[in-house]
Amino acid sequence: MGAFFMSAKLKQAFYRQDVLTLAPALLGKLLCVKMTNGSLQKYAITEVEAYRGEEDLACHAAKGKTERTRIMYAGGGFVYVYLIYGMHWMLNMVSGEEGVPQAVLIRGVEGVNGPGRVGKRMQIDRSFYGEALWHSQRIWIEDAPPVVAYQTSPRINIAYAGAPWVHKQWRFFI
DNA sequence: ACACTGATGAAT
DNA sequence: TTCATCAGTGTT
Repeated sequence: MGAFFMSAKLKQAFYRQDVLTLAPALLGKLLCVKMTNGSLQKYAITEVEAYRGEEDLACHAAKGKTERTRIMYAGGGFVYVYLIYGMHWMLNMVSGEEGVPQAVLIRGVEGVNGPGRVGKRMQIDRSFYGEALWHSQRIWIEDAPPVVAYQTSPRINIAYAGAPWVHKQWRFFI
């Protein structure tokens, strides 16, 4: 076996890291989704945001465990999707240990900026809710060398959360 | 600056 | 069962 990088599906244990560790670790990794026509899309992740626990007032789980947020409590490795503004499907990866609601929002991939556009490009819809990333046949993430040079900023459009959450540098991008 | 769009959770 | 709100995008 040579020294070249073997493409491999990320395992459940990888997603079980704390969201503040996992979010930047997902930069550069390959988001892979099977299209309805059978083709496979692979895009490097370029922009993410971390949503961390019930105490984080910007996180949907701040309202507790509901039918919508229940998957965030299931432990890292599941897909969390939701429809926003009646139009755009947001793609998230659940992170952390079971019982601790956390998720990483995929805000951008190579050549596709904006979480709504990512959802559209990847044909994300309600049916992806709860998909297990480590063994799904239609959505997963493949490993790639870590990105060491990335930037951070406050999260986008969460002013309603107020301090200190609105100031957290929990947006990570290349 | 604003229309679009509908699921969601809180208030009635 | 009504109501305000929303982790956004495209057009004016």
